Amino acid sequence: MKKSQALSKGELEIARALWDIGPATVRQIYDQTSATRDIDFATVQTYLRRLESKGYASSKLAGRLRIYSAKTKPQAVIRDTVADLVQRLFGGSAMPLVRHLIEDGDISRHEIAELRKLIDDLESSKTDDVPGAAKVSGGAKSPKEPKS
Amino acid sequence: MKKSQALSKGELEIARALWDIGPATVRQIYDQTSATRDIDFATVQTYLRRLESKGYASSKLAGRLRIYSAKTKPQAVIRDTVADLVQRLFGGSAMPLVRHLIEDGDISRHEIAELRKLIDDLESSKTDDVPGAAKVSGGAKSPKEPKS
DNA sequence: TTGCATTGCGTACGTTTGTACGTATACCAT
DNA sequence: ATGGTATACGTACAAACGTACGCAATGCAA
Repeated sequence: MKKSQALSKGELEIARALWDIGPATVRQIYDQTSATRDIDFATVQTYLRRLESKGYASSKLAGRLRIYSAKTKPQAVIRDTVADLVQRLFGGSAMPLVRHLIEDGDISRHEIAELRKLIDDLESSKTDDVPGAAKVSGGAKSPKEPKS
Repeated sequence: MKKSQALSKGELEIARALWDIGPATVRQIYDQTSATRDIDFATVQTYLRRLESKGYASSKLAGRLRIYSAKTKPQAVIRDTVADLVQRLFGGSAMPLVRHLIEDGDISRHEIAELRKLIDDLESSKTDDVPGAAKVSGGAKSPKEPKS
């Protein structure tokens, strides 16, 4: 199995834009990205090309415009990226990162509620690990289910 | 103020080892790190040198051995590193990352309790944001600048 | 004392990353 | 038709990265 090449920080940024707006031209990605940070059109083009050559995007010409589409789901890339970070920074435990995020004061009051619910679901899924009974609440979270 | 150079993934790994075991020789860092992943002694040496040249570590000779010490606190580096990731991957919101971590099933049952407590503290600190009453639980979080 | 192992230190080298230029071409408004 | 504008595409290039070699000096065991 080939170890799919990891995305660089810059590539991640462009990938995110691509996930956000779906299949898009270079200009669309450029507009989206340049709103946040200073970047050249040609640079975006290069990133998209590299994204494609690494297998994270595909493209086709529509007339004279090239349309890029994401080929991987954000979840997968995010998972790998975060896992790598967690590995290097915390030896593989996710908890220290969670702790950091919560303690670092970036969670709004409103989000606390969601967080609490998330934890409730998590707890019940850990407690009730008898398969068969699917919960209706929101997203059914299967821990290791080979999807796609 | 100079924008301190960011650490690469490899450098982060070595920095972590240095934080873990405190002032240490190359070999100590090497032993610690090579237990987890394949790496050459000389590579560790190079990383430590680079860490020092970037200002994240200092060193002195003790006899014929060079002792490296971390010069920055892990919190600061972690904060910057994670902030950068969150920026690129989620446009700056921490919540999606927290959500990911929780939903990705890397939190043990035991950690759930801690998490809940963390949230409780967070909530009370948000609700009661009138200064003056210091909480005993660990650490006043300094709120960051209100980014957009 | 003679090696052998260990470490410091300088140096190297192929890749990847970040950033962009230049040119040919296709499109649009005049 | 003509010129300006946008885009594709090939190419570039310095810096950072990951990884390590080689030599000199020092310490240790036989």
